[in-house]
Amino acid sequence: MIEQIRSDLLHWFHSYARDLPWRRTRDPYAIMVAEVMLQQTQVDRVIPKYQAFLSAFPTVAALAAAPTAEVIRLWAGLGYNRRAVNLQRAAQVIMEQYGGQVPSAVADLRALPGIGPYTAGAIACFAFEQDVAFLDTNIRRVVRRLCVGPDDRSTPSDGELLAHATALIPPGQGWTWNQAIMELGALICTSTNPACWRCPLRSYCRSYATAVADDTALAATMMSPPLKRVAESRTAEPFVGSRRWYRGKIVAVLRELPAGEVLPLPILGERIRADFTPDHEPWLQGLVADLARDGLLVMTEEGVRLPQ
DNA sequence: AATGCGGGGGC
DNA sequence: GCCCCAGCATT
Repeated sequence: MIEQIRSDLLHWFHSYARDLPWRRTRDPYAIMVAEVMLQQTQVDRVIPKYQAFLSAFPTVAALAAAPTAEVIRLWAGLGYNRRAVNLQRAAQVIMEQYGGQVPSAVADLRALPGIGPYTAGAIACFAFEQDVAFLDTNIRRVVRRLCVGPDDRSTPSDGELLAHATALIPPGQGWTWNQAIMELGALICTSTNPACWRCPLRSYCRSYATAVADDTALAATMMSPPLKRVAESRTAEPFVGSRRWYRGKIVAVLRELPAGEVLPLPILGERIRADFTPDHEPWLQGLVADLARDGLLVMTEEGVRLPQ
């Protein structure tokens, strides 16, 4: 059974895999850059940024030595700007502690800033071809549906899912297997409206079997979407005007400045909101202080700028 | 366990 | 308008 699952998914992958730039390299640095960019950011949006970033900072040494302002500029459009700062800090740690060579041990990778359990496993597997299991949103969903059951009937722990994911890996083929299972989650076993009708694993899938047995609206969507929306109506926080939104605006404004230029706080205030008044200055101070704590800007006597 | 953190695209 | 996305760090 497990041999069939492995064989069928690997065959499917060889036929349908997308040609993604980070699948063409084993350069650990390039893989690390890709995996950090891909944290909570879609493949299509990462691809052009990935190329540009590697052109600007081709090696660990180049990234470690670059002005942080440049790194933050190259991160534009990816979101979660702290990732850019942490990635550069990771490069600096790699220079200092590992002679510029990205470490291959999961535990060493995990200790780098901005590298969590997913990214550490992904680098170990995709750069160093280790047979290690890890969970991203795709693998988590595929393994849950395949090995546990429908989305809305149980909530397995990551530990349980990781055990399944580990058992599935064909020995010696961790790289291809993990790429394949992620690809299945991205292209077929999607969060909503999975395309079970063209899934290579449907005959092994517990979730699919349950859906067939229950005769749920299989013809339409092949699987019902998760039901958890009902529980909470979510934060309902409108993004525009939120704290996150203004943080993004501030970094965007500073990115456009010539290198080294400092922006006085009142000017910054006017540029991020048209209705800015002196009454808003404490609010702006708070945002700026938090961004400084995150390493995304520097406060000086005259105002703020990107870190150099 | 819960929050904060960007921003674009899909429906 | 809400959900989703190759998560991580902090509390």
